[in-house]
Amino acid sequence: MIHIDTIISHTLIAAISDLYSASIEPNTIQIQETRKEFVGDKTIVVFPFVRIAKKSPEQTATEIGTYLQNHIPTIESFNVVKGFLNLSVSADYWSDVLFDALAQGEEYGKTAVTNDSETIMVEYSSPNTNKPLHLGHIRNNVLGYSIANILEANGFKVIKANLINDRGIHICKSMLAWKKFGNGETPETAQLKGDHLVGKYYVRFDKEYKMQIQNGIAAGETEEYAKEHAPIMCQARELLRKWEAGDAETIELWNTMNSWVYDGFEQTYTRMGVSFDTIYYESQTYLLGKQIVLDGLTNGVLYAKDDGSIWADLTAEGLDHKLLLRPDGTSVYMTQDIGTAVERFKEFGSMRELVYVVGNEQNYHFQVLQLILKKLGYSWAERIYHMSYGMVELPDGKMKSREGTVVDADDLMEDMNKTAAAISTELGKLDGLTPEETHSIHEIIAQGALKYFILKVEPRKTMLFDPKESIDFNGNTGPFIQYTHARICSVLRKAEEQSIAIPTNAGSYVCNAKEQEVIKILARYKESIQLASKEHAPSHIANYLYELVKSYNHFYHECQILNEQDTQAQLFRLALSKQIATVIKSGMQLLGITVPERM
RNA sequence: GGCUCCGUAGCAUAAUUGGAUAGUGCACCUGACUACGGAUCAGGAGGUUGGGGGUUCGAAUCUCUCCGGAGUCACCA
Repeated sequence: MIHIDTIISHTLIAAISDLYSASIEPNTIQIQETRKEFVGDKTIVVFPFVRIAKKSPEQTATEIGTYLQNHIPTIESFNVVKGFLNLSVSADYWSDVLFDALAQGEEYGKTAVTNDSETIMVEYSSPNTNKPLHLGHIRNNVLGYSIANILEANGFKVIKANLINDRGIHICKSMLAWKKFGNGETPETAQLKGDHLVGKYYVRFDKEYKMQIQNGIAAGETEEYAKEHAPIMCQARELLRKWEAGDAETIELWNTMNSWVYDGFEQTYTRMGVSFDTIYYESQTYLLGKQIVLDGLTNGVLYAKDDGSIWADLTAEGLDHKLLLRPDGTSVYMTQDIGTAVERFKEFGSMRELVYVVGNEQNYHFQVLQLILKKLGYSWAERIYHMSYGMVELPDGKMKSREGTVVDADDLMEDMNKTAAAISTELGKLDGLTPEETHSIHEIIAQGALKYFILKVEPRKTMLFDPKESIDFNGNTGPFIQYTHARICSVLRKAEEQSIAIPTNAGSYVCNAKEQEVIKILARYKESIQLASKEHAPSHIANYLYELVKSYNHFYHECQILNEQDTQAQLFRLALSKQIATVIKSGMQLLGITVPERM
């Protein structure tokens, strides 16, 4: 069916033409939802047209309103407040919206992916392999997974990629500490998840390192010297050199410890419900980009210093000089990122976008990356997008791994589960289910609370996480939305028991104001997906769902469904309830959140 | 110091991208259940949108300038 906004928009252009003999650009038309305190459904802002009409805003609005009412059957009436033209749409239109949506089911609001769809790669998660995941990674994973779903719902082919940083000095630190202090410990013997075990030795390294620095300073060294020459740090560097030289024993240990970490990550990812289509390893990509840089030097885009190092001069763009190859010819992180970006666009030629879900501490890095790619002449440089998100802070400040103030991802998920179980048990709604079913529902609620809490905030913003108070189960929360879904399911189950079939049209029923309110929000689902997609912000979906659910709950409280004596009304409300449940499920799925049928 | 981002009620957040009297949740008061599921609903109180100037019919939104916070300016990733 044709969207009412489209009809209004077209008719408005005709109106301006007929009334004032002028043509207007479609983008000057502003159609918005009429605010609650005024009568009407749709509002046109007429200020942009008063100059054309050469009349007062009120008079212009009245003339346009009259025209629209005469030309659009579904517009029943209008009123004018200052420069705002409020249009009232007929109940039939809203009924049509509902049943049109119902017919589309779970596809409602989404744009189908076809063979012709453009491809977008979303890189997210990208962990280091020297320590377990924490709350900051949860924000990354949840955002990345969600935006991938949202882009897909908006009609793009999406490739979810994970670039695992499996090499470098950090993993050598863990390896070295394990060799020195580990006594052959394994995840099995230690009864510890692999990533936590490796993390334990990373911490152990740091402890030893700090001690050696103190010793050095006590022996009269400067702090800088002590840091640089601490024996354990020198050994770690030596281990990295061995790794780069392909030393068999080192490689073997590296493989072993990384595999422990992957087992651990796998469990965490599974519990979080995130997944990837492709996994890259830095050990296989870190040499990429070198040739491109050398070519850039030949072309004169880059320059070399006397010591042989190669640089990009970005001062003309207001930035700094950036090193791309060290004097010894080895790469830095930026070099590799240039190389992988080039590879990816080579592999998926017509990619519309390459999205990097990475924290805002790397804003500068991505700015530089894009600029260098542009200078190197890659036309697609414009299409890399840094989906930058803010840090997660705790009530007493930033999370610092060294100070032990990080919130561990596995611990947090377990805590959330316990909280959900405690609340659920108290309410006793799950009595009669098997322990497995009960546990599964607790987990759904726990995950829903955590993910929604993170996703409802705009990604760019720094967010505060209060372990004690922040994760609510009331108000604007995941469980609140899940609850509404479960409640509707309960009603639908009862309807089915009574053999009441969901209708496919409204019959002669004219829907009331409460029902229309809900349908109006239902009608905005698609634009909510589009906005979230365009702005790379799942928060729009979260806030949309909250609004939808609030409105439905209001309706639910005001109107009887199964107990309604008027059969027409009963059927209509069942259809409405069913579609709202569908959109809740569909929208939550975009956030990576599952919804239970009871809770 | 340079660049980037943020600042909305005690706390946490929204505002259809320049539109109407800035919404909402927690917490705090007051109401609604022998229940189509109360993890709900209705009402109350709480704001100079960090301060000040500018742009215009109209600014939380754009601009300038201060103030406060974060990040970054590595031959780390």
